[in-house]
Amino acid sequence: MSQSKSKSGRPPLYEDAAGTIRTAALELFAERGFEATSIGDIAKRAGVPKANVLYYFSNKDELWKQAIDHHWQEVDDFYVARLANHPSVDRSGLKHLIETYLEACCRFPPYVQIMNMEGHAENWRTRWLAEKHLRRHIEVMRDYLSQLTNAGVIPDVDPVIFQTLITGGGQLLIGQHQLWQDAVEISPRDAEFRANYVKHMIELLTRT
Amino acid sequence: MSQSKSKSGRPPLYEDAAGTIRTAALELFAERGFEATSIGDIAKRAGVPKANVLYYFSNKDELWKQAIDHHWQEVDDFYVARLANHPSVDRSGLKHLIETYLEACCRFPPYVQIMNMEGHAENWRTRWLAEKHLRRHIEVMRDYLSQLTNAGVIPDVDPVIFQTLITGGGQLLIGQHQLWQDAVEISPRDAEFRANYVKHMIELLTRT
DNA sequence: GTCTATACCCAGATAGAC
DNA sequence: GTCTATCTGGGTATAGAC
Repeated sequence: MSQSKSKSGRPPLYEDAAGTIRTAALELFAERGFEATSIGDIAKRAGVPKANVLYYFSNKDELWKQAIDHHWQEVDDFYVARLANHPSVDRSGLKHLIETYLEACCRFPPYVQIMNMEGHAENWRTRWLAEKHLRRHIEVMRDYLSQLTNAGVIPDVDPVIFQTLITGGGQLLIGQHQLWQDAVEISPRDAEFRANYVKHMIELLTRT
Repeated sequence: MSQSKSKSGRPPLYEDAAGTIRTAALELFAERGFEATSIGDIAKRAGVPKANVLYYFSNKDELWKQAIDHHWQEVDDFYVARLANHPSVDRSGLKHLIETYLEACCRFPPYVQIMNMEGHAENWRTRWLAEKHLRRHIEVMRDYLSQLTNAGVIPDVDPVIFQTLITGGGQLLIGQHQLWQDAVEISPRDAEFRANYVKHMIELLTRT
């Protein structure tokens, strides 16, 4: 897995070659999609020869999975840590949840982009993503929204509706930011736009 | 463009070969993305030899554009016709708008899938889609939402917020239906689910 | 209009020198 | 661990027979 402890006396030529390759791969997979990204492109962006990519990762599928795993772990760390900081079941907790989700989408664009690109097709990547990562994320948010409903903070409707509103808006803004910017010149990734978005969203969801 | 009037005496072997190819291309572009779809795959699905695809469409880029153009025209016909049937500026008009949008996403999955796959990248397809088609769609809905705001049907917040909620939810449900189904076994394309979704959405947006 | 054959390029993956 | 060269398959696009 790691090349940091070389068995020979020579030090490695690259600092964390596997990590550099994995990062380059993630960016390209997210920008262009799995099929449109070649191992050669990844090697070029990482600054290593093509063969080294397949030295560290046995094949392209494996590289995809490891790149996703690592990135989802980063999202988890951010998301869970932020939510744990503010677990109150009230209006400010909801605000915090929405802000945190949007912030996560913004900080980790591949999180959204990959789901957008893979989410509608029936293939091994979609199945793998759903079972290994998405299910957990959905359940965490759903449980919290149920608590909010029980506490009377939000109306008593199926939590999946709320979830769709919260995640759908964020994913649209981030996942299609280029399209919307080209079309009507709004900047969904802009912090001011986002703050305004959250403010109005809370007002809509918590009015009684 | 059309091969129906052959200059030779022989009748054409295929009924509307260009249309069949265009339809096959649209489906595959929407399912797999532009790069992952080969001309050979398109030819196979359309049931014609590979070379015929490039006889009717000068190259792959051109085929993509014509497939998108034709499909967006179909969406337009459905969407505009439905909205024109019920132009009232009140709560029932809003319900009709949301229902119509969701119904359109459901009937024309490529509409959503293509935007999801192309929406975040900076390339000729995204620019072309934004300028030629999306801008118009956004403006139509935005104008109507402004009217609803002026009439006091919905709260006075930036129309783009509402638009994001309405289109974001629909696009998430349709664009990532496979992922969500694999993860938590919901069926966003199911009519019952959709009716429930619209009902709660209206309640949330129009409460005062 | 239809179709086979093919030119030409680039992909993923491997072999083996260093 | 690193890297060049290469194998093999599949891609877009074209030529030209029918």
